[in-house]
Amino acid sequence: MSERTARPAPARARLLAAAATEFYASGITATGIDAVISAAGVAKMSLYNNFASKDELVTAYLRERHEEWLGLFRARLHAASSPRERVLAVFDAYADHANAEYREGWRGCGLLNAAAELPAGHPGRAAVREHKDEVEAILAEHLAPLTDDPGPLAAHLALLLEGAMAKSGLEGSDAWVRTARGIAEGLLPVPGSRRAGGIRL
Amino acid sequence: MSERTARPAPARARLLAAAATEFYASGITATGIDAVISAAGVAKMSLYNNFASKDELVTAYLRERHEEWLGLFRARLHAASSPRERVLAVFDAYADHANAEYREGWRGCGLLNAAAELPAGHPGRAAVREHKDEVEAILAEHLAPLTDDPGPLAAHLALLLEGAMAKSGLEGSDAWVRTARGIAEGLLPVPGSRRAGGIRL
DNA sequence: ACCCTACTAGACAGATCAGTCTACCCAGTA
DNA sequence: TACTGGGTAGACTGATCTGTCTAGTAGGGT
Repeated sequence: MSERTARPAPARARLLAAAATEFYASGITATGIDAVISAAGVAKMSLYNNFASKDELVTAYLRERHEEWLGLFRARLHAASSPRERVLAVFDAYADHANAEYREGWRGCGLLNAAAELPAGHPGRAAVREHKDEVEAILAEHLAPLTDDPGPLAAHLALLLEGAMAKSGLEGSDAWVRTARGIAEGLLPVPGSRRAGGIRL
Repeated sequence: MSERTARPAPARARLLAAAATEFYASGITATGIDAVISAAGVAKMSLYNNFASKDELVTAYLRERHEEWLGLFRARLHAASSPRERVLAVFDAYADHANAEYREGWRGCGLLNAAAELPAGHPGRAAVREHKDEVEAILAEHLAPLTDDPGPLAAHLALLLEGAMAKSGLEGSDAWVRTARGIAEGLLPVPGSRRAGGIRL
């Protein structure tokens, strides 16, 4: 009955892989459907059998970028052994992201780039906002054991993080991510001291 | 002789104004030449008499965004009366920017958005990088009277600033810019104390 | 043997893209 | 008056865009 087998249909997977490469390297609007299907080595009808429109492919692309980052983060989280390291794992996941291989080099956070070119009401912008909210929630969660009031520090770290992604994307290197990580390290309360963090606001 | 008169040719100015509105609201790639000329109320040939190509219009658009921000900043700088206020004037200029009127609302820094959709080697990306470098230099310059080593603090503030622009653009409000300004205020050395700044790294 | 599903190649439609060209208009000025 | 320069409207080219359609193929399950 093909009950719960439903082979993942290689065409869909290849399309998503090609979309990841092409959309990221050239921008979503500037990348035509033909570029995606030819990079995927797939017929045009295979795209429209798997996705209702280019827009739906874009949505799937955005969802996949979120999952991809979560994967990087979980790996870093697994290797972390203290609350402090768990907070910094967020920065490390983004650094891993920046150091991955891209056809035209590192160009910043794919989700941020997508939001920047998507028109005002596009649902993709909401998806990107949700991703960023989740990252900030993760920061606050792992900050909780370190301070009574994680909110403001989480906001501070989130700003450093987004700033680092924007600037590192412009320059094509992970340098700003490492700088931000260093600053974040200095902002975190040291485990020994009891007073909740040395930072005001 | 029209020596140094050379009327600014209303068509060019209207094209730049229309480009500012349209490119910002819908993205550069997604905005066709026809949308720009019809918003400008100008004939297509007037565009190509003033600019060699769409790409050249884009370049002029980016240059204008830089000048526009400099104008906002200079106004804030003029009103500032202490080194501390001069540093914060950078944040205020960005807040003014976020609170201006836009056809589809605030969507973040126009230069950052442009860079995000421009392909890897495009000269516009370099122009955006130069703008950001200049902002960081301005931060360092006005930080100099406050600390012996402005570099690291300027980097910290620059990260907060870019993060605030990215996040506020996603959410369509100036809230994150105000948050970043508040954090920055807490990071600045207080004028009275002699030791250069209470922040490490 | 049969069918079903996923996939293929490629023609096609209709819109829109950047950019060119022609022909005309009108205000200022020599 | 006649010239000139910045401007106009709109037809046009050729490329490219998203999306549709048809006809056919290859492989697994029954």
